[in-house]
Amino acid sequence: MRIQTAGTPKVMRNLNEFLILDQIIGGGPQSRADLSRYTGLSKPTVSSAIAHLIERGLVRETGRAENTQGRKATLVEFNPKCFYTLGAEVGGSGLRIALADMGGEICYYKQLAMPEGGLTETVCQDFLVQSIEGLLADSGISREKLRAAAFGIPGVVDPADGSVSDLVAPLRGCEAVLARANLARLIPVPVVTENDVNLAALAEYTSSGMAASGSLLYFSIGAGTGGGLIIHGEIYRGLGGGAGELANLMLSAGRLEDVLSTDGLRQLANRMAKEYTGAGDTAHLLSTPGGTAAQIWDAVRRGEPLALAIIEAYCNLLAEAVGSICTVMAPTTVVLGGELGSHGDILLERLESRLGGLHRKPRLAASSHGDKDVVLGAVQTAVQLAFREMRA
Amino acid sequence: MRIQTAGTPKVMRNLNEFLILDQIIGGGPQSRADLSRYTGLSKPTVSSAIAHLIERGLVRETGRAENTQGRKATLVEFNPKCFYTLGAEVGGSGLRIALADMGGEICYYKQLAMPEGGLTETVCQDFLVQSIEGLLADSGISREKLRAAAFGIPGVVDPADGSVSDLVAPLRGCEAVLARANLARLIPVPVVTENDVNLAALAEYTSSGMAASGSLLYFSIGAGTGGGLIIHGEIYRGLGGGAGELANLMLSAGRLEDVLSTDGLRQLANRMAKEYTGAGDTAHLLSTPGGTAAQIWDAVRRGEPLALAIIEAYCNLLAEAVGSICTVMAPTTVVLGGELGSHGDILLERLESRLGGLHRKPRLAASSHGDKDVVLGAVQTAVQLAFREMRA
DNA sequence: ATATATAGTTAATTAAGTTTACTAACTTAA
DNA sequence: TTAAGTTAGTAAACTTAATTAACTATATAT
Repeated sequence: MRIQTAGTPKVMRNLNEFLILDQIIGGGPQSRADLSRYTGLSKPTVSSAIAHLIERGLVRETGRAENTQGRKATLVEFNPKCFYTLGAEVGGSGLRIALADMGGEICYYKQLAMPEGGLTETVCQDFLVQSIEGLLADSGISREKLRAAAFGIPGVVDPADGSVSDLVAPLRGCEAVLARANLARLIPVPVVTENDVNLAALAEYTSSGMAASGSLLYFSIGAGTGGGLIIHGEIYRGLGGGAGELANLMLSAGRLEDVLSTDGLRQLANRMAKEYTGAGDTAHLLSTPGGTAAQIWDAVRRGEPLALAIIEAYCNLLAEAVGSICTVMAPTTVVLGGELGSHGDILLERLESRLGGLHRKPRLAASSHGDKDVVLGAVQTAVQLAFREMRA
Repeated sequence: MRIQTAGTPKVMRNLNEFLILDQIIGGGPQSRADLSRYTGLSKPTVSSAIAHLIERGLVRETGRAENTQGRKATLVEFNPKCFYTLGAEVGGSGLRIALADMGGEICYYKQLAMPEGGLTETVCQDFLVQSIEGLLADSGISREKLRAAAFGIPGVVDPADGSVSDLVAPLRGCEAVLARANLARLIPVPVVTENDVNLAALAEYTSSGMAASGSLLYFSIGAGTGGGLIIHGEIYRGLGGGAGELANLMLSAGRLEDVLSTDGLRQLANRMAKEYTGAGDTAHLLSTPGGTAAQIWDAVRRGEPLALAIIEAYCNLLAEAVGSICTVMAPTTVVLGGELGSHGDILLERLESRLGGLHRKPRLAASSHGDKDVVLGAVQTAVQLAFREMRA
């Protein structure tokens, strides 16, 4: 148990209140007597703390226990609706925003396309503000009840000051709008900005329910590639936010992002289709450079030989990448996200079998929340922030 | 400020005492008035805490300040000799043990060759016990003053229970002896066991004085290769202790350990010497398989062309390895250790120039403590452990 | 009905903080 | 030399929030 602040009686009282609150949140509805046993605090102290927590609205009585003997206990439970938080994903093509309660449950959610045409600073800012205002109005949640916000940003975020750089192309120029300082001015509650893939990784880490000693790599592959790392239970960013920026990793077939992105898959498909001498209708797999790689996955599910061969080749490359990363990092879990995450049914077992040679084989999984990963991570971060503000 | 335990008055008092102690350790000799200002605690509270710390022997008065005005302050300072700790490196060929004070300063140090012949369990255990007994006797430090011990082990250590596996060849069979539970029975103080390279990484991390947000990779290359990672200020072990086990990383020229170990360097030298058509006395570089690679470094320092060419080729491989690792991990600092660390004068600038293409270029350094890295890391870990025990 | 067990409150005590006011000791300058 | 001003450290009174012990309230079992 470390401390940074001086321990005054008031601080101690606050500490004990949150010790009790944590126990209630973690252990569900409990009686005062239970809480006294679990925390080691005396019954009067627990009662007094509960009274204050009820007064603050964080906790409420919720019926009685069915004991075998003795007086029935009054149970108290966490009131997740005491406050709300905002979690958002500012994507290159779309905005997702969610209002969640303090239990992390999303109460109101909206997905919006970004404004067409040139995304200037003012357009971007106005769009953000109006979207958030709109969601708040729809939900009927009062401003005072909103306590924190977190934004997932497709770019590099400086953890020190929340400033933003290296945004994806469609958002370029909006760095100043998405900086933490600016967002906090607009909303105005405590705000964090964080790289989108890092938030996705956090969401998967939490929902996996793994121990704090475990680590997780979120490997996002779509139009581009990215990685998010959770180590010691928190986001590991690395020098200049570069941890998990896997795009530049060299594989035997070339640069990771060139080889494994949807564009890389398309090129691989084109090459293999040209070499393919067997019969059958394979022309539709030769998608044009501007097209998508979606047909390949459909073809695999239909069992077409060429598509299967392409995917086998692709998985060789994917396994090489994951293998290298695991040799360096040894994550407990690797989660596939982005475009790829949605094809876990095809990829996971192929990848699994190819990683047999690895000394420490991680648990493999596909993203369990799909394209909502980032928003969920943002919500979770916002909830954490709101709690931290209350504790302080 | 988090808390796991209930906040009783006694706990609060202890917390405040250690808050003050930390400030004294971090800030050097200070007056009670200074401490009151820095910690935010009132002067009477500080005075009372200091009285208790002096009574416990952790702190002592140390003269008076030279103020410009007013009454001269009595300074108090940390007394590092209040307790002692043991740090050890159990190597394949030798044992290093150190007795250090609570300031981490090594007071007594001994380096011993492991017993010749078959290293059975009993031989290993007796040797350990006698070595430690001997050092304690030499130092004249009483058993009661010894408060913790840490052992660096060349193998995989399970952080959960401190058990040991995959020991290097010479120590194989001594797993049970080096397990934490057994060592704690022998000494008997709180004991930690930890992988040796991880401890070396910790030693470098601490002595570099970097911020907690920084991360460090200790890249040890000798007869074998190993890596230690410090992330969020603590050792990151990864799944099954596999983080930083770089040996199996595939480079363009083959498996990392095969290519970069002293043996790999020797093979590279042999290959290049055979191809070498130039004149000059190069025969001595063709060392026999049982020899060492040491001649190459000497030859480089003498400026011999073949040796220089070999090192250039070797650095290409080294840069490929470090580059891959940095792309995944983005450590703030990379430290070269083991055999290689001692040739930083030759390697560092060559490596530096080859990493120019890297997006996030880490600080490069050679091990600053050489072959004492592990013992220093062990001492530091033991000191931390001793403090943790006192706080609890 | 009575005994026993459990939940939660009240009252007295204790620990450790704070503030306020003091004494002690030192420097500067009339 | 003496008075004024400044800083260090202590003493006393007060405040907060913990504890224990005793009590009340409410349940089940015999």
